[in-house]
Amino acid sequence: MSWGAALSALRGSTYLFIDIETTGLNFLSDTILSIQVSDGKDDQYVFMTQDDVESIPMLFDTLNSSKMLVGHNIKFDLKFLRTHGYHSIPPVYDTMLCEQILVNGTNERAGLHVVTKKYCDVELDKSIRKQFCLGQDLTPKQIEYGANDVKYLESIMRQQTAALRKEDLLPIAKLECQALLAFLEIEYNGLGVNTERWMEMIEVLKLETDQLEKELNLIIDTDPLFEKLKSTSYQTDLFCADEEVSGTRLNWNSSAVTLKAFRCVDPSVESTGEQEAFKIGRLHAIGKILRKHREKSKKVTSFGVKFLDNIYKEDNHIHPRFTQIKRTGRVSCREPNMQQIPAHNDWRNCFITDPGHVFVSADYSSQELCVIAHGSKDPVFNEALEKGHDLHSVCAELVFGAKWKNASLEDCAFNKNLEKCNCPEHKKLRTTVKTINFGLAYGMGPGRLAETMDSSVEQATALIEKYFKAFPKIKRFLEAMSKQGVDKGYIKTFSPWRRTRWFPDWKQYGMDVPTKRKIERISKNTPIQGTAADMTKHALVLCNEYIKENNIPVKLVMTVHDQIDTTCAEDYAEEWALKLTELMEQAATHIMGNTLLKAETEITKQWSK
DNA sequence: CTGCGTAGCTCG
DNA sequence: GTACGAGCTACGCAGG
Repeated sequence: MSWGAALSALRGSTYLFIDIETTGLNFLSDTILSIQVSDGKDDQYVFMTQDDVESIPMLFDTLNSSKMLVGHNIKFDLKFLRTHGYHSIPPVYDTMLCEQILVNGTNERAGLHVVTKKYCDVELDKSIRKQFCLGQDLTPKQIEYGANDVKYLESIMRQQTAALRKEDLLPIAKLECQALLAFLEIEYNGLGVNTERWMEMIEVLKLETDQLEKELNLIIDTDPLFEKLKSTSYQTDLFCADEEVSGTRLNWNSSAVTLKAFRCVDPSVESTGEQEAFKIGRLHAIGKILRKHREKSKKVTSFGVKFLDNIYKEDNHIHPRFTQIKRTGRVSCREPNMQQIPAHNDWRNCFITDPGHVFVSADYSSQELCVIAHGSKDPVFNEALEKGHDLHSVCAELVFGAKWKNASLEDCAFNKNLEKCNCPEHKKLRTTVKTINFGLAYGMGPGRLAETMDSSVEQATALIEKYFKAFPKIKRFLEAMSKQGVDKGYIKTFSPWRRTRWFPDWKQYGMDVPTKRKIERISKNTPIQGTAADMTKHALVLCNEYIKENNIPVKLVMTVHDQIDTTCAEDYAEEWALKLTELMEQAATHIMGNTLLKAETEITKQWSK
């Protein structure tokens, strides 16, 4: 059958079901071997493209003639099609995302094999690998396999939407399918890297770690406390100078080595984490130096030369891949994980725009605390947000009462207009309350609070009691969430999105205490973290649609939980900054029903904190 | 040599 | 058992 005949058979179908086979995962350098399309009725069409990639655009009109494109992880296929010029995309339905929404938190998987078995009771042939080579014709078996990948999508979609409707999950499913197109943009656009600046930073850090390593080894050699760890056998490398071969050279990245060293200072030490290192640091210089060494060497390794391997040589950009739905509804990101780049601008500034463009970046201020305020309806939280007061300070005043009052200095900004002030004692109390404010979203207990505050468990218990006495509504809210989770076996984010997270270890009766406590903590945290994630995704959808509809010189390039980063032509930046702020706040209002959550937007030359 | 779990670190 | 959600690295062990 000719392409033309196949395309006219597909044209005008309400839904088109699509899948592609490629030679690999790199959408810039790998080749599309075939494109499979079905109208969801009886026939599947396999377009052989490997020797004829110039013909790929012939499909675009037909794809656009449908009301909706359907695929399993369709972002992958769309990214490849986009390298061939496919820009204007109709709404999409992704069977993988929708399955993830349905089974979120359970141990069920959402792969194509699994859902085909689940909904159609068909075992897709696994023996034919989806690894294909360029220049090699697809075998009839492989063509059949490809066709099968779209054959069952219609049935899967129909059954999924019925289940989504029944479970009140259609709104979040629609949101995720729209957000998919925003993540497609982010992945496709990528981000430029200033490799020279990056390398310079690594070089400096490398020198610093080497120096600290020498200091550590010198301590082992000179302090009798560490006699046991000294190298006994001398290396006999004739090509090295004596002083280089004779000293102890331990691997300070090894936790086993570190533990041995720590035990020379304090035999009761059990682990080598930051807490322990800090305690050792009070007894011996080795702890302090090791902490510095870790800080630097972590950055050399994780964010070192290997990081630059992520740069695509085709366009000198990184193109991180997003996993759109994690358990709370947050997204994650890898190769590289841009969400864990050190917050310091020394690092962030290494990410750059095209010439003539700037970053326009916006983040929500105290997004999760606002979600707590919304969920609990706490009057103090809401009033502080409404009037723009410093929330942590307001909380600290209430929790500490007289202790706060007596700590006021003359020019206290808090006493004047309830702003964050510089009184040393106020600062300390504020930090303590800030720990609780963030910690309560995680279901923090007195043990952990005591640890982070370096106080006794009794003091921490008393403080938490005081806190919840001051904020009874927050106490009630968190307790209601944990009760729901324990009673029902799942928890939901707030209206209107109402994403579900199931607890795989849940049992109605007879759960052991640790499991129950864990479910309680997750039940407190997921509505907060997840609602924030829903909001940011909604904002991304609004941005993406606005950019497309108005054809403005703006690109989505990154998102980090409560933050959206775009690049923009310089002369349009001011206008776009206002619009971006507005769209983010619109997404917040959609959930909260008020305008208390603000977005802060900045225009910068490089990516910034 | 490869795969996998753990510890420790980064971010929000 | 004692704070939520992620990903990346080196280490160290298991198995071919």
